[in-house]
Amino acid sequence: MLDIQLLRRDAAQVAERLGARGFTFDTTRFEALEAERKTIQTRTQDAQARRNALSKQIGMLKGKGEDTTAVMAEVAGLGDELKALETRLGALQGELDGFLLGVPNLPHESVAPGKDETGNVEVSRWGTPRSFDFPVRDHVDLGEGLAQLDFAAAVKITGSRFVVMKGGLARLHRALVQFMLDVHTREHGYTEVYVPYMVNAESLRGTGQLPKFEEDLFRVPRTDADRLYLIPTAEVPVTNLVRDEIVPLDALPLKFVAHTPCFRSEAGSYGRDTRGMIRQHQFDKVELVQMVKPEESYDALEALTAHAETILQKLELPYRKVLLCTGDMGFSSAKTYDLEVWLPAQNTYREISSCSNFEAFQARRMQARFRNAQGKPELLHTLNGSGLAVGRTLVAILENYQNADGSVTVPEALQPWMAGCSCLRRE
RNA sequence: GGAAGCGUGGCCGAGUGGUUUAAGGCAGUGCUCUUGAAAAGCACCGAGGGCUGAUACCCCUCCGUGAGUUCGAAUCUCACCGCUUCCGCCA
Repeated sequence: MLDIQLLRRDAAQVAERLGARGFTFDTTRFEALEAERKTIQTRTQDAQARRNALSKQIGMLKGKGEDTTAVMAEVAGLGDELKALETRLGALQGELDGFLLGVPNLPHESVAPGKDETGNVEVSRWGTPRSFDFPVRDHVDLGEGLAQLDFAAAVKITGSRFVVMKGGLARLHRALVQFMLDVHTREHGYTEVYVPYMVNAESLRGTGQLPKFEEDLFRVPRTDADRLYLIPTAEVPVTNLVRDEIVPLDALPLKFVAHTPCFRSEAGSYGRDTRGMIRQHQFDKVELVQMVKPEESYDALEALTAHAETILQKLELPYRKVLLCTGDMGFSSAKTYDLEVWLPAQNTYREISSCSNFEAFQARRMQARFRNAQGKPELLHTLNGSGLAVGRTLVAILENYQNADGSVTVPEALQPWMAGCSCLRRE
């Protein structure tokens, strides 16, 4: 959510900056709502003050045993008026809230303007894509060739966009999780957390998935009133740890890492990446989350992105780092770097991590604050990034480490978690 | 799933319809005293919003959440949520 003070001061400038990310901010509607809110709120509060004063007077008179009929008559007409005003104010504030919850974050000044992913800017490349002296296979052929990846089984037991892994490949998947968690906790100072895989609507509103993107989520119906949702990313439960909290200054920065499955409906991506593990309804991810002081959040974004890069470097997977342009960023983000790993079979780089600074956008929705040096509550800045998407990392390893005979070499960095297995072969 | 009880500020805890502007204590902050510390004393000490040039004053809202009764609700009514204890079931 944007700072309403900023909108009141200069809605036109905000509208212009939002225009850069392809969002049309309805200045007229906002200003009309605000003007009415101001009038009604003033009138409501005046009426409340009058009622409070008169009621207090009745109490005092009764205490002294005096007659109250005159004051009672005066306050009599106030009840209906007040009720009408309060109802109207509530409706207006609800409307204004709904309006503001649908407005995306402002892009940071360092973000290049652009319409879509073609406007993104490559920042750096690491590693050199390997050249193969045999025909390159994709991860589906490799995994099925090893008899360790089974899409047909997943279709049978669940449906499309799920997968079953077996044997060494399943173990490699688990090894990746352990490896990533160990690197981030031991070398990067993150605290490991285990969190629920289902969350309530308030948590999703806090990080920005609701109310706008409900169709991307899997809903778990209970009663109508309190439905739960499967998490689309650990960002949701982990960031919401600080919702409605005031964190002491000396506890900052907070750095959490969590491994969870993620569930996405992929509505609107029919036909995209239908083959293989690239786009699944269920995938595992190791997520990095930070809550920091505002003045430190852009340094924190660089550091967090570097933490994710470390994983790719240790696995010796070639990748590039891309700064998303204004038109390609997520709803809540002020600045986002994507890390894209090299996939030989697709002969291209594919997203494997997305690292974002949300500034105070999520914190304002969550009322997530810290006590500043002056002792006053102040909104935190929140960040997160994948460190990394486990399924896609597995894909990258299969394709980059494949051998001519269809076997796959296990990257050296993972071998401590592989119980002596250094190569995946058909058993 | 059944039964009973309980949700008040960072924490403990008083308050069962009106001088409550939520008592008192603990913790915290500042000051006095002191060579220093401790102790003692004094003062300050919740959050959100409105208004405003203002982090000043003033006003509104908040006692788990939401509705209701009333001129007036922490207090009464209803629903929901959560916690505790007992029983049942269970990894």
